[in-house]
Amino acid sequence: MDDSTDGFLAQSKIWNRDIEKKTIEVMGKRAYGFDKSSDLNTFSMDTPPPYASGRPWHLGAVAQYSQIDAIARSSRMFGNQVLFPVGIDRNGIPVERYTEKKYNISMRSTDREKFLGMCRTALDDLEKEMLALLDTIGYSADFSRLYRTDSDDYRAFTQATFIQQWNAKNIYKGTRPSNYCVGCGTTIADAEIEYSDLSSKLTYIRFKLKGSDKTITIATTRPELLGACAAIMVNPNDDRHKEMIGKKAIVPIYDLEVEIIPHESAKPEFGSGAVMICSYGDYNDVLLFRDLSLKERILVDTFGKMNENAGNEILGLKVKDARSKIVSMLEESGLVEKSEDVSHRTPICERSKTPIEIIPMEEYFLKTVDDKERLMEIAKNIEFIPYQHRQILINWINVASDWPISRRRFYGTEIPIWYCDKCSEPYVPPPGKYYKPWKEAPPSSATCSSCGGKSFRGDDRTFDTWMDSSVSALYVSGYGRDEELFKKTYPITVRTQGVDIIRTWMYYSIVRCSQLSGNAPWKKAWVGGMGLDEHGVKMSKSKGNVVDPSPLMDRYGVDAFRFWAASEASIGSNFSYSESKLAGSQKFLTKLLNLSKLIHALGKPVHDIGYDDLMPADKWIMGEFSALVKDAVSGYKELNFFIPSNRIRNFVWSVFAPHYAEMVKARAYGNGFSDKQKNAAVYTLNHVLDGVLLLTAPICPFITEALWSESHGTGESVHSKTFPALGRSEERYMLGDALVKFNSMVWAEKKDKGMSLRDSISIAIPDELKEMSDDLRAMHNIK
RNA sequence: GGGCCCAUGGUCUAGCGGUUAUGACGUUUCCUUCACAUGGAAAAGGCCGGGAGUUCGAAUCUCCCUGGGCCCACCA
Repeated sequence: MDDSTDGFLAQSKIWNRDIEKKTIEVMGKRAYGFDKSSDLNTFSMDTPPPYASGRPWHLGAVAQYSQIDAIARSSRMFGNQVLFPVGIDRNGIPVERYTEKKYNISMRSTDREKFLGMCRTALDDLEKEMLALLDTIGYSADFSRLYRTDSDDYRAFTQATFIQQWNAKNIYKGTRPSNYCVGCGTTIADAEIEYSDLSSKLTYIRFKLKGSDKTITIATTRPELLGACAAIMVNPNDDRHKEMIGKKAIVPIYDLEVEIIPHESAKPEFGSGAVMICSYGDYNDVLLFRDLSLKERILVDTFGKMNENAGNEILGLKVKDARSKIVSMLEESGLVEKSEDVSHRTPICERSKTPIEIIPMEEYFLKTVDDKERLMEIAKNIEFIPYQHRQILINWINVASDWPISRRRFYGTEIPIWYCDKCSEPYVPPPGKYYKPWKEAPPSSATCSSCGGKSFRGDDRTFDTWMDSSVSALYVSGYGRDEELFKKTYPITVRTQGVDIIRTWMYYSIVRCSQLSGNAPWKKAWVGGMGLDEHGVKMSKSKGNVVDPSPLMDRYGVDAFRFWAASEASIGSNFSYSESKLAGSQKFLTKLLNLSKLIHALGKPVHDIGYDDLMPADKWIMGEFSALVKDAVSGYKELNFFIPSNRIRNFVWSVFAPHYAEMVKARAYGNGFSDKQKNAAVYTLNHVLDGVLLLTAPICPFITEALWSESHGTGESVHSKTFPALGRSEERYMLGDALVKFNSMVWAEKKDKGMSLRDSISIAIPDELKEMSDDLRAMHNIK
């Protein structure tokens, strides 16, 4: 029987990346597919398809993926058939921006077809790196069914789900003031906006009152929108302006008459207490225009320049230039009362960091507001791990508005709509194929439902990239394509993701999947915390504090990294990167390696050992081990790796190695004990070690595989096993405290007397430990 | 303004009503044949942010305060 592992473990005293690589060489790689005809219980997962955006993949993300992998692995060890998909998200603005930067080109001045090709090349490179990294960390997903959100197949799926929702009237076309990013040249959703405190000037401008010498002073940060002013509001309780309510003011330069109206949202203490309402300076303006039925006048075009409504003086100027021009015009006329520097919380695009403009755009919207109650119900029925994070979703469901899904961009799934040349009625094709309306004709059967026309022009827009990823749960479970698989795997057992994309990926997934399938996409949602830098600050590219995990894994080993990720913080909490703790994890694995070497050196266990053949010390550790199994397994059941990782480390490092292994070493060597007694020790050591390896396998797949193969041969993998059953535990395991206390006492005594730990000593063994006397005498060399 | 989370030895962290508060890193001292010096052993170091309350009993529950972090809304 030569199934040894070439002894590659014996040569090493520490656990590191090199041995991990050797382990893969010796043991090979396992494939983890999903067998839909299996009788095992199904455990299905909906995992985040990582976005190929060109960033170095940051440590927090890799830590999260290693935990997601541990979920899959532990679930297999519970005896489930696990659907563990892997995909790469490749659509949308980030890759377009990456491509523009890489080739120093601009998307809109590049041929669309050519630009798409460049994006694809860039993506292929990025994808390679990401897959290599997933492979490095031992990600045990089904790579044979790797999906890409920009494949013809996936895009056809995205389009098919859109068409289904279109036919169900969940989607409508509407023109409404939208968040428009001048930098990206497209409408974006509320979820894509972030805020930044930018310095700005608050300009106080005098308006004349109609038919009077009096003036009213308004304060604004957007003087260039003067020509869009439709009303002035003042607080009804503001004595300074009370008598002006109902009067008309004249907008300077533009000579427009606007009414002065009372409104609670005008704060007397801010600025001059009088506000001009324009289309559209901010979101509040949008609400006021709607509530007061004001007539909008749009001054900014989609290039961020002033249009003809703004008047000849500033026509064609960029917003910022128009602003200074208007201010100087007003100054010349003596209408600027004063100007203050203010810090203004400005909405900006999360991709391009450009301040957004609010411009009415015709876009497609997916209805979510009408669905609020049902979404809330679903949110309440999904089990959140940890439960606190559900609140973030609920808060967002409450405030979210309908989702604008169309983007004026190139690299994304095309909106499958054509418009009748005659009457402009939209034509939506049947689902099932991948449509590219910007360059292809509609199906030959296409006929305008309104006028019977046969000639069409295609919509040239794409979808928001969340339209693709929001149906990942349906895609991986075979919705609409594989009924058998779908029945088995949907709703998905668990969605895994980070807390940072609850408003986007989680929210949109619930909206889309539930509207399409009629029920919640998942039973559980596992929400991991964010990776922070060593100072507890969120890692981000702009702050330059992103930690690259690859060199760390090379230095300390992947298993050390995975163990660190599992043991660093309880589920859902943010975790700070700490190199010293990573090093600490490596030390633990080194401990486990060396302990295992000792046990293997003592020989193979004799299998016909029964519980009654064990000596008291053996029964004691069996009891301790049983308690470990119980705790670790319950942690795995909760998908919380903090519990098993810490519990295992504590057991191995503080109980099993220093107390039990030290105590029975002499017996296991056979020094002064009978064969039967020796065998009991060898058996127990092996039994507990095997159990520890099984319990550690989901978190540290490499070291457990290597050590397992040392005693079981390379023919069988630890990753094909199930968790150990609860062992027998007698009251005896309560002796642990007494034992630890006694050992410490002996060690301290020897130290006090300047003795070596091996020197013999005369010391009384306490009554409660009398039954372990033989082992203790051998351990401490007690006379 | 609304919501969520956090505050425990030098640093990070466990703790979910009950005897001398967990562990890691760091620090000090001692110990190298026989698994491991990236090791072992011993030790120092905390009135569990402040205040009030509930309780026989609070790091743990409630309220207030202070100081952090995050999310949402609003900011002309």
